[in-house]
Amino acid sequence: MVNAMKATRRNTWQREAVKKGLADFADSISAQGLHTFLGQEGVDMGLATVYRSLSVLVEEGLVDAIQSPDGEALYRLCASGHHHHLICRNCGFTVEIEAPDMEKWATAEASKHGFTKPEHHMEVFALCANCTAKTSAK
Amino acid sequence: MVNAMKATRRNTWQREAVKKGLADFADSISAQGLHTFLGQEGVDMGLATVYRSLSVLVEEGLVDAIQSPDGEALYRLCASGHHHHLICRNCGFTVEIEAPDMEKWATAEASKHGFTKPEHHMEVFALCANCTAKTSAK
DNA sequence: TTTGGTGCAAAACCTTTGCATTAGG
DNA sequence: CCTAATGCAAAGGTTTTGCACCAAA
Repeated sequence: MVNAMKATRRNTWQREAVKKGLADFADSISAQGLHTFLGQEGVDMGLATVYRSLSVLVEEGLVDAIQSPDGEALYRLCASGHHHHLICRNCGFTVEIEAPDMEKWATAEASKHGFTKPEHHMEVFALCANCTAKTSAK
Repeated sequence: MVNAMKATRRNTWQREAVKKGLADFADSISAQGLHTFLGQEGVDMGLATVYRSLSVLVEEGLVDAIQSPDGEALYRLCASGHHHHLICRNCGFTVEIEAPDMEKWATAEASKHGFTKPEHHMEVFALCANCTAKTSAK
């Protein structure tokens, strides 16, 4: 038996704070961003702990992590329905969009290649109307 | 007139080496990995130049960049058409998959919200057949 | 009491940048 | 010539880690 006894996970207010922070933010946010956000809400905890809590939450399947194009990890509670984001690559303005067939498609593609437990992370980066106007006037 | 004359792009053996390296490797590889790989093939060039060359190639649309789950950027020659990746989250085994409607969908969704120049980054992470077997036997 | 968790700061990592030098056109 | 591109090393930004102390069970 390789399985040594699994260490018991303790509940700390810090980990709760991270969960609550994510819930309050209700959108993808970076670890550092979340740390700052919590600070503004009066929750004072170490940055390392935010990282560690997020790892735990991801491991437990309560939080979803994606990589932004510039290499930061973004986290968000992966509870409510799976939606995707349309993000302005210039000003950051974000809109939620739906991809009804994506789920089915990902699952189909995955099993076609013998993969199981598919999970898709997708973001559409574009220029919002505002920034399109500004930018085209280059 | 903001538009100064566009600087001419010069051809250097370094940039060619990067292209050839990617072709030889024929799979996603990180910038650092590519630098090492080139070194082993006797091509000696600066790491910074590898990064710079990759940026240029991505900008020119010859190379595709994706973000690995652990925060590195992975590059590969983007042969023809826009494809996506199905990546085993355990062993890293990757398969190319196609999403014929994705392009249309992203564009439609974007313009529906007034966004322009959409670019979608999407990855499907799952467990390959091999790792599914191993993991389920936990 | 036991031993996960935390905070802090240092370290590890990938990537970008400043600057003098080289070399493409 | 002119100046883009390179190489090197230093700097930047995110994430991880070592260690002493604290607190959940």
